[in-house]
Amino acid sequence: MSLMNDNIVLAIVDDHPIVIEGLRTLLKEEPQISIAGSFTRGKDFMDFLQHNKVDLVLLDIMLPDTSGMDLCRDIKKLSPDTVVLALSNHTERSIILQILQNGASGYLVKNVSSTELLNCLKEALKGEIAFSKEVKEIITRPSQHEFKQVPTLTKREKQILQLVSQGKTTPVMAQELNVSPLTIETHRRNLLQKFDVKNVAELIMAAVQHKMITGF
Amino acid sequence: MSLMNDNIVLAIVDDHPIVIEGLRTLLKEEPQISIAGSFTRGKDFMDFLQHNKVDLVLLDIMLPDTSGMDLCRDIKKLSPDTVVLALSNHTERSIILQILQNGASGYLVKNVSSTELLNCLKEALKGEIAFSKEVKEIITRPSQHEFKQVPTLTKREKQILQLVSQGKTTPVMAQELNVSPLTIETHRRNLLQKFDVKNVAELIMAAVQHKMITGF
DNA sequence: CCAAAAATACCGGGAAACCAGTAGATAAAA
DNA sequence: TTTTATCTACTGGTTTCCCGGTATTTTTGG
Repeated sequence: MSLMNDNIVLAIVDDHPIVIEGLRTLLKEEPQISIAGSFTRGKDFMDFLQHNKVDLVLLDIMLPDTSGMDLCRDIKKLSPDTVVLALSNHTERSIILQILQNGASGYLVKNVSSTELLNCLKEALKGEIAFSKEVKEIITRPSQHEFKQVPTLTKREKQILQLVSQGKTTPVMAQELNVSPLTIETHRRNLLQKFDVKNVAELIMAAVQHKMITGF
Repeated sequence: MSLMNDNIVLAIVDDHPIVIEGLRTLLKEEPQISIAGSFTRGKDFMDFLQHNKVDLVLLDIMLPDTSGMDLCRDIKKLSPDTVVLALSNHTERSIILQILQNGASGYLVKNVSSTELLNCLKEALKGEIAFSKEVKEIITRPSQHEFKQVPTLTKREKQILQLVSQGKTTPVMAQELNVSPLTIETHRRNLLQKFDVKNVAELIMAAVQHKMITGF
């Protein structure tokens, strides 16, 4: 886990060049941290990670290409010892828990102060879970409907969900995806089951609430 | 307007220290630009502006204390010659137009590259309207659902919509409201018609997008 | 008061969604 | 390699949704 290493290799994945620049500047002050690279696309980082050792990643969970959630999982799969710190502006409890579920070691909202950022980095490297102040409050204040955790969907299911939200009917989807309508029906059934709902109306609502469909 | 001035006084208003740091670093390279200050709260900047001349403000329109919209208007009222460049992650057309309405000279999404940022700064100082690449596309391509205005629903229809979003079926709603299921069907039909959609999935999505059902 | 809007209700019919159970093929993980 | 997860596909059936009309009663607003 490179706990006691005095030299920590860090990477930044964020599609905002300004944020990257800011992080670089702030972290440059810390001699024990060396920045291996910064990436605006998830795929680029994964390529990098294939050939390089990275101790800690600052990961924006809202990226253009991949979902940050999936990327986080991919990172931990490829390199389990790499500590992932999620960086985002979202303050929904479900999102925070979801990213933790996917292997992140902490969650920072982007309005952290520089000192807060460094503290969290240190905590995360010690193996602890690190939250910025605001996030801690969100975590400790649970809300009603968040008891049932966010269901994990397969690739195909996500795809079907998206199409359903676009008003596509089963036969239409079957044609588009070149599979039997009966197959689509099965996926639909599984979606309803996983979300614990009875029909599309509830399904869409649940998906929207968990931000699993964008809407735009 | 300080068009031809070789020394441009710039200020940054953003509640993300990281972003501020990034902007500072990027702009430090430009000798003709001097950064008068950076502020995480709108009020602080207004106090500063009272006693100092500022040529250009980079303004995050999502601030904790004031709405960026209001702040922009306040800035232009107090110091009409100060050029305001909005900085945000929102990509909704309506938001962009709104901030321009309030006196901003341009709009940048935060994922601008450093060169793009500098170009926009220069354009804005020349008195032009400056947009980052992504924003230009949004402006020129008005999106579908913004054409058709938000449908006006009757009391009953709102009620039905709410119930539908809760997964209630026609017979269930009929019982709850003590009317014939056929009546409910008619209301449903009218809802689909008003929203110009084919089925519940689309209906819910449209309603969510127009914020006509809360979700929570 | 009277016209417009809204809420109510009906018919018939076709399409789609939902339910319960089963199961082969393949791909990924242990 | 064996297990597990995922994607695929089927049978057979019930329920609900969606579409095309039409039409009466209340409510509401000018």
